[in-house]
Amino acid sequence: MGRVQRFSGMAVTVDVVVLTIRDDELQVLLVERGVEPFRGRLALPGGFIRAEEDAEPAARRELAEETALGGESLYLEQLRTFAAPHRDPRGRVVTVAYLAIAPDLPVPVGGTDARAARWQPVWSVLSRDVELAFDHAGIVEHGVDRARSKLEYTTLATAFCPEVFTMTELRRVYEVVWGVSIDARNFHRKVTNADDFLEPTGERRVLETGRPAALYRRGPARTLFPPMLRTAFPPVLPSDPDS
Amino acid sequence: MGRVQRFSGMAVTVDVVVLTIRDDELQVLLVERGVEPFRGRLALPGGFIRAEEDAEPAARRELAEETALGGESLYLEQLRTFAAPHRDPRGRVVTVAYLAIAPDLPVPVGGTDARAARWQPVWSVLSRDVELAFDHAGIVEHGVDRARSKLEYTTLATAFCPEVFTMTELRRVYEVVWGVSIDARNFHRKVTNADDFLEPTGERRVLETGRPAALYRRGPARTLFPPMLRTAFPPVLPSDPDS
DNA sequence: TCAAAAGTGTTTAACTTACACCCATGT
DNA sequence: ACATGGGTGTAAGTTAAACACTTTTGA
Repeated sequence: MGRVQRFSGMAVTVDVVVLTIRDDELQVLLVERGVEPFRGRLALPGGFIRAEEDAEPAARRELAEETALGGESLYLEQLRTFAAPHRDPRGRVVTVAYLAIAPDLPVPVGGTDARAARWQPVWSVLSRDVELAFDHAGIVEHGVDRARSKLEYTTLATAFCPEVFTMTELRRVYEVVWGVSIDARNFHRKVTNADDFLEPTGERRVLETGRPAALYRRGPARTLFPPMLRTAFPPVLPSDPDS
Repeated sequence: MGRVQRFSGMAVTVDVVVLTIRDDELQVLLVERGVEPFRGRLALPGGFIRAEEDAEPAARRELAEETALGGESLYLEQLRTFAAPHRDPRGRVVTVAYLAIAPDLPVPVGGTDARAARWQPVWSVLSRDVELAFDHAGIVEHGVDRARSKLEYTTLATAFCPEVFTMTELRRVYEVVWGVSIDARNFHRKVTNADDFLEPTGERRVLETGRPAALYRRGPARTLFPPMLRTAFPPVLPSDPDS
């Protein structure tokens, strides 16, 4: 019984689509490549899986190394594997893509590694205004699609929020990720009625103006029932400053 | 710039969870392993991805080779990648798992290959009454979960049906996969109201008894709106013959 | 004429939507 | 006082569940 590698030795990497909401926009975390191929081009954080390492720990390790983003609190799920034969010019590289969701961070994430990590609005990637290395633009598309559809049936939206958050912050997640406008009053009722979605902390947050907002924490539920269907909300049209 | 393989040469395989409904049970297609390790044990159909081959074509090829199941009509989607370091005793093998859905076939599928392919009720695998090779039991669990949840929001149910089918056949898919009982009359209205889910063929099928049933074909819709929520249906309790 | 399966209509309850209205804070 | 955002109440419209009832076949 010989070693397995003689059948089909391939390099296996992980790549992570980290999404967050910054400046009322859905943004993705990218790193500038320091080596060929695609040196200087933006790419998803990621790298090779080690010999004794499972894929998810590899994704967390690469994220921590390249972007100083981490902790068990970071939401991470497997997205899809990309295995097209020539997706990497160096040879046969199969990548296991992950989706991570992070709250808006107080400071811009900086890599401990030499490479600079930066947030980029997803529209600039999806429109191909910003060209990514390899097939990473397609991977970002998959990640955004996944996040958009998971908001409907799961409690994923809370992963975009810090540990405690207001109803409005949660609502903005849906509005920004879907590009829709949602009635704040009905939204409030809907999510407070959904079992175990949110836990009231009892605290309130006082803003510059207006009534203080109650603060909530994620509840134990992972699925959202009843679901929040996208189809129920009107899309926000891009505003025309000349009209 | 050296060859990529020196970073992390791993074997990459595909494994396919093929589900169908036979004898009013959800069943999975398994093959008996002809070689070590796990010789004689049941396993998912699958095998190594070739050097110039993408993952999905590899899944279709292995399925055709081992189970004589194929055609572009077969529903196939990527499920998840399993990459635990010691999931295969031969060494480092990463597998990309696929989910396929097949209609109940007129004849039992036989492999053109020497290995015998057979259908096995999924409960026997999920309960571990039947022990599979490698981590394949866990992969089957993932496949069944995926199929169950996709019935809710997509038109996947039609993939379990032949090209033309009756309303009752479609309803049985939901009942068997979810283990619930569904009111035939409300189901009929619900699916006929959903846009592009079904196309009436105009034909009718006469059974042994009862009114002839209208025949339908899959419509172009891939998502189901409004969704068919599992929570709306009462579970079927296992019947007790002594009561 | 009966049994069995297909399909329609109707009642009632639940939920959603839109929006009037009240609340609590800073200025 | 008033502007601003937070939150509740409610009426109208929509959808879905339960089930009575009709249709169409074979025996």
